[in-house]
Amino acid sequence: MKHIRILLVDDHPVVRAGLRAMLSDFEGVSVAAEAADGDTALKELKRLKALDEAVDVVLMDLQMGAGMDGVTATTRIRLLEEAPQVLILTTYDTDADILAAVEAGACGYMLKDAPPEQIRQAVQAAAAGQTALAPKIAALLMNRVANPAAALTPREIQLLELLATGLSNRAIAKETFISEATVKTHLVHIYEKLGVDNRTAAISVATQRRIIRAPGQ
Amino acid sequence: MKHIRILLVDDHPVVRAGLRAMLSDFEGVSVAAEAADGDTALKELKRLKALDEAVDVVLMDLQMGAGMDGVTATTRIRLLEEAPQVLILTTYDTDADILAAVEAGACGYMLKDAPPEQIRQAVQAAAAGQTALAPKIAALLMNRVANPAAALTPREIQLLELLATGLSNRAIAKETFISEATVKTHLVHIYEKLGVDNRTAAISVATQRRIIRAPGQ
DNA sequence: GGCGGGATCATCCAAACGATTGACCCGGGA
DNA sequence: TCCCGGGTCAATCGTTTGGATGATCCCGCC
Repeated sequence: MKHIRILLVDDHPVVRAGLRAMLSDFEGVSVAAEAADGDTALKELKRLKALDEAVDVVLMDLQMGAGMDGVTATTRIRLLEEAPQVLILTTYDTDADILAAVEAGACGYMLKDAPPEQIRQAVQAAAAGQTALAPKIAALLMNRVANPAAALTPREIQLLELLATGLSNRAIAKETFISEATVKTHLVHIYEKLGVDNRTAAISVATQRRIIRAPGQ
Repeated sequence: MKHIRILLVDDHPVVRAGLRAMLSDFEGVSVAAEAADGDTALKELKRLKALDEAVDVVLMDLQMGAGMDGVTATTRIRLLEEAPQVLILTTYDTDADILAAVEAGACGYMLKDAPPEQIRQAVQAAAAGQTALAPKIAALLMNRVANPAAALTPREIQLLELLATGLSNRAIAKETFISEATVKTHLVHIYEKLGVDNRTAAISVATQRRIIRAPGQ
């Protein structure tokens, strides 16, 4: 079996050290380089390629403190010539994260609480160009496909975002140039789709499902 | 200098491996054991003590997937005979987390994105019984002392957190075993301190100022 | 051409919320 | 000792929100 060369991308030194230690225990795998953010990751990929030591798999965290975020980085990486596979390894298991990652061209999605053995398998699957999903993630995707009712319209998402900033119905109405009555109608639909019955709960669920960004972020 | 014995508590195998690798590079420090949750941590502490290999410092994550959470675990640990120092090492840097950890008896609070050297220093400070705060955290606390007007009480932060989960006043009252009237009183104070006039705005501002974590996170 | 879904608006009513005022208890510091 | 701040509770009142119902318009699709 071909030797697998890996690039680690995570903003936490601790996590990088952990992955390096973990991966070094596996046969046929080596960590070629590390990066703390997306920009550095791209530079490293180019540098290694120039040295004829191209990377096979990128292990990517989605949540990056500063610099380019994981989804953007994944997109950019997959646009490269002879792009390496990108395997997402993150803490969060929300729908929006996963969908965004898949859209960006990731070939797998694992959670950081996975046991080493699962991570090893995922890396090897990724290197072979196969998809690698954590069991939790697979279940979540199934559930989503089975229940598309929860899809909010763009307009509803827009109002939800304004809602999360703390605006009243009246203020939202002014902001969007519609009547307060219409705002209420939209809110009712939003509540139904999210399975809640008030605005704060809507914000909580929507944030959790990554339908909107966290308030004030 | 005395040799420092450490217990790692984190639900992510990756993070534990990282800390182990990182700490093994330091002189005078060794990882005595690991635990994935609070229960296991307590058992390990007792086991090691029985072997006369008592732990000096517990490195504790606050966010534990299952089992006893970090704050509870910290409380329990600090209640032990000849309790080890507890150093919090987590991803979150919000007031609520920090206050809870300090109340629980933690002697320090570090963030996972800290460079290895900082973690080393923190561990040694902790072992010496000194407090160890990440620069970010220290800044946050300074800001808090400098501007006490905006300082919410622990109780207020607690209600704010419940608020952010989408609970009604009545539900919050039940949850905290106080009357709805008192909940309202607290909310009025919270609104004054945050400079807002409704609950969603309070959540937005509180999230922005890192007084609470983003809803549903 | 009809049908459905999204967006718009309106009215009515009950419940929840926010503002105000006033009060009590307790613990710690001046 | 007294005072103050935090936490607790209550009553009132106006405003906001949420639920229910119904209606119009427009666009894409069968």
